[in-house]
Amino acid sequence: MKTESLRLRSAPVNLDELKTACANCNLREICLPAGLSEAEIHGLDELVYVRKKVRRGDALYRTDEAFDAIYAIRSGFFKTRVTTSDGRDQVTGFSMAGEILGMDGIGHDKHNCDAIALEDSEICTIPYSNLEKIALEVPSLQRHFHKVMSREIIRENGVMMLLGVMRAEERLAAFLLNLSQRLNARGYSALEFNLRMTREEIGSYLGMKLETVSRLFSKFQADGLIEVNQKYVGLRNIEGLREIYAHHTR
Amino acid sequence: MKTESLRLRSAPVNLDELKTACANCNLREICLPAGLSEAEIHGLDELVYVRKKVRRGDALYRTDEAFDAIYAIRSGFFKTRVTTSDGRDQVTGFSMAGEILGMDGIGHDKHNCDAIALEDSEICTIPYSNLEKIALEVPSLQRHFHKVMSREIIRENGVMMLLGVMRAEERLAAFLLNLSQRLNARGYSALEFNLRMTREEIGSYLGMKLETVSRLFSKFQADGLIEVNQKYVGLRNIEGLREIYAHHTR
DNA sequence: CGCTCGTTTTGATTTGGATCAAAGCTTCGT
DNA sequence: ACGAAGCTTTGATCCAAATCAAAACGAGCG
Repeated sequence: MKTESLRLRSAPVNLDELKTACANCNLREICLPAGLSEAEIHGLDELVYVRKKVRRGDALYRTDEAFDAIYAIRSGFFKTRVTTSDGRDQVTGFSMAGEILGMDGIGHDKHNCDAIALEDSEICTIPYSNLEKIALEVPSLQRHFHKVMSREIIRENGVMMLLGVMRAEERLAAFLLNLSQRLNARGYSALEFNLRMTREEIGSYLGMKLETVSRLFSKFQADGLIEVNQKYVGLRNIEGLREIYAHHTR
Repeated sequence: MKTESLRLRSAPVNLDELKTACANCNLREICLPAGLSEAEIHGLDELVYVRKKVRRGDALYRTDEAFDAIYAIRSGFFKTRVTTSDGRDQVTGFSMAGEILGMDGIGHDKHNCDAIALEDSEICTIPYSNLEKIALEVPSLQRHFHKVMSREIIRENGVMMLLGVMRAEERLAAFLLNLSQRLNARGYSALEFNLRMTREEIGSYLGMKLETVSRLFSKFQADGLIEVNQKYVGLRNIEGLREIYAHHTR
């Protein structure tokens, strides 16, 4: 299957490709179609008309680019980041298969952050105008889309909490537990994984310097909580991490 | 007009009250109806069926309460906050007239934060089921609601930036400039205002301690940037505040 | 295969903001 | 009008994480 050939195609839609869109996608339980009926998912299929690859290091979209679509990650891993006028940047999230990117663009018809692939990735483009149209016809899709946006608000509330009140140790424990849980939901091991991001990116997300991330990894390892080796992380004492996260230790 | 008598009323809707809902509301330019046509606003009116007062210190809603409506602030001032398992809390935002509260509830059908009135306030209740229904009939309302949610995501991105990369001074300057700009958009002075929140609440929002907030207010005053006296704040050098915000000084 | 550049680790030192402490203001209830 | 409780300010001290520094490691490439 040559996905590349699809890249710039618009109507008429390629039917073979569409078959593999939502209805047959193994991510449908955690992606936009979650909770929709078979028939409704076929409705959704109509709007996902371009699959695209994004190479590691490339941007899916950038700040101030015109907004016209949201994206579902089919495979791969992304970071999103915002940048200050003087060049410092803040990683606002890491996204993996089944998650939705680009909702920041709706508010002002242009994107408000950069979405950068941290590994070669594949995404489904969902033109916003199609989504709007189909949401009018499929109320459960409208509702589900609202849920997806609301959950992004909730997630960001959680990050504000991390950054505002937690100590560096607690933040890193929270980060590891969250990553583990999301990987697990996708059928990967909850206990062992390879990080896709650098210490600097983790640090940016968690509001600390890369040296602090590195030191805390070493400390967690010394305490028997995890095993780390470069990108490899193995969780050895989840309960211990939870205690740090919940601030039972200090 | 006895608004109190409306509190627990449901259908049939009181027509006199409805007249004063969106179509005649002086907030319609900055509230949910912004950008809708006259006819569309009358559609919106149908769904705002309860006006309610919230006394200073009382909650409009609390974490884990069942979600069934979003709220437009008609007058007054709110904070939203999330709380950790061990009781520390993080103020996630301050909201004023024309702004929408409660979108955090959609994601999991229950609220994810507390919304507390910082002064006696009046809100318009917009039952979510009505909003969903009318959004299906009024596409521009659907689109506008998406924008409101997206802008909340954008706002939170900005707060993550504040908390993640900025120094205490920059955060406080950003806070003052943002407050000034929003008050100004509502017809109040951009240069003088009375804070509705305590130093502790500002500190919680900005990820610093109340003593730090107080010290920085004093420092800004000593530097001729502002004049502060308890809740009163006068901005004396907006450009100077912008420079601090943009990190041109250090 | 070996070089280069980016990433990670670890150590030494500094510092912005937290914490601890105490006094001065304000507001509110009786 | 008074007293109490809650804010705010300011000072002294401390500490978690930043910064500065340097070596070790690893992946990608000619």
